[in-house]
Amino acid sequence: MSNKEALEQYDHKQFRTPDGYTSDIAVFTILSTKIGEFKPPHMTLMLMLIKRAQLNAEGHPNIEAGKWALPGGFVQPDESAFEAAKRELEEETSVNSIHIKHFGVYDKPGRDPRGWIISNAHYAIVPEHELSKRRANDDAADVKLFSVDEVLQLDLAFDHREIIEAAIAVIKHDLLQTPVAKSFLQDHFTYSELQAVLKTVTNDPAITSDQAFSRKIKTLPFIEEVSGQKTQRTSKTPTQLYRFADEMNIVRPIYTARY
Amino acid sequence: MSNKEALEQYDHKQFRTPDGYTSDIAVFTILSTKIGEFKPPHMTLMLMLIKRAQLNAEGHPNIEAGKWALPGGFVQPDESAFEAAKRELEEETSVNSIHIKHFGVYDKPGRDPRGWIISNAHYAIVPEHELSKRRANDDAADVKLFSVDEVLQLDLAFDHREIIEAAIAVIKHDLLQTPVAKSFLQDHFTYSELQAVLKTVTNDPAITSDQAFSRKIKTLPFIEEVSGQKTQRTSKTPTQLYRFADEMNIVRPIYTARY
DNA sequence: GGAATAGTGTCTTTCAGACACTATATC
DNA sequence: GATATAGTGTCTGAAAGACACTATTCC
Repeated sequence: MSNKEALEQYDHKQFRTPDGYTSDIAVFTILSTKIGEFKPPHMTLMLMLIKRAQLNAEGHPNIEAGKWALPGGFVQPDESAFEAAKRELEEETSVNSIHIKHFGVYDKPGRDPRGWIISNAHYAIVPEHELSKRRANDDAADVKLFSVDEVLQLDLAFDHREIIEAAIAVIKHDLLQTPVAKSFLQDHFTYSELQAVLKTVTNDPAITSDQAFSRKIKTLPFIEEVSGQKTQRTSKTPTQLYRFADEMNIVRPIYTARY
Repeated sequence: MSNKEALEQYDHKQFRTPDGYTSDIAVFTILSTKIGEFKPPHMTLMLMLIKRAQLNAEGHPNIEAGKWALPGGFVQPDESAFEAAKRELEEETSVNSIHIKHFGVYDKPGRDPRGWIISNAHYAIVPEHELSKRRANDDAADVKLFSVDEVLQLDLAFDHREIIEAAIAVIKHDLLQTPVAKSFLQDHFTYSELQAVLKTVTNDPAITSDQAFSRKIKTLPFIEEVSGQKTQRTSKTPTQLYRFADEMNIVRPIYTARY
């Protein structure tokens, strides 16, 4: 076949090729501060960062040492960046099969002093309790959670400030425009738990008002009541539990919405 | 400084590096079929593809020759993929400064027989009249527009079927969820022209009904009347012209929308 | 009974959706 | 007057927003 011929002629040294391809992950979690018994939780959206070690795995001085950075690493030739993100996240936190999504590519010349290195950026959502097993790996001196408000005041490695700003914008958007909030919650949740998640990214009165939101949640087509199931974990009054419906195709064109 | 030391020790041959980094562009345009005088246009969403030549620029047999593919090419080390997309689009169609947006990365092992080649995919919107100057370049035997319905029946190169499917899904989504429709229209447009654009991707009665849509357009916060400006290009009756407002921050959370 | 969360009753206002109708031009 | 697109008048029903109120439980 002619593709074979073409391949024999092909010499990819005719182009300068990248010096590396990395997969970086903005790992978000929500820290649920228990205010007390019979109270709805207060939630804070957190981002997990690693502190780059002084020496790398080979014992040589590390690049951008001492700065905070997104976890990540080089993509192997036999995997996609998405698979690499999954793999690295599991190495880092022992969590698998959670929500991971690509949100951008960072490839500006000079973004990495080591050369022409392309970063494929993802965000991931990990339930709080799963993050307990997190650990520093070879390149990392420390692993820590920062609230999305304080994270931008840190000394950040490479162009990670830009990447993190984008990640925060994307997760804020997705939390309100898609049902990802699901990934931060248990299977069954009360209106006030969902509300607490949304309150980390909006102060829309239609969401922050208890009465309005507890009414509205009943009519949302992608959320269903768990019939007869109640809990007392957020109040003395037994409270109705809800779950996200399986299929959900929610597109209200901006041209038909109410304003 | 310690970064300098670290760099001297750094040897990026310790990782296998990609064999190439390409920027591919799904160029969309809308073909406006003039039905007749004093009639609103009928529009079709089209995608521009190139037919890969039998021989490449060096006169060697070309890879995936004869198949249809997205235009694109290798990213240079001194530019970002976004800049490469802009550059290539200008080389190809002599158009610049239009709507270009990244929508995905394609890096599955084996997607390109030439090796480990990462494709950074963009979509672009080019007004119909600007595409007149399009031309086949070195690697291309032909350049053609296909409707988004027929395009998937072609014999497509590499994994471009998958990329094109994603591009179509993204532009359909963006047309309804963002004000990109702007990019397909003149500065001033009638309700029926905007409607024609939206009808290429939806058959929502709230949009396809003339009465409903001509009423609704007046209330949209991101569209404003051009006061006193009328045109007769779509009907004998002089018709009100509209424009997209400058700033537009349209986020109706799915949790507050009507269903 | 007090306190706290979870809801409901009900009124008003707004708007989507439907249908009939009018308005403006060309031929 | 016929025709075609653009647009309004007006009714209905559904839901958003606001406010007062009730319900359930623990202490």
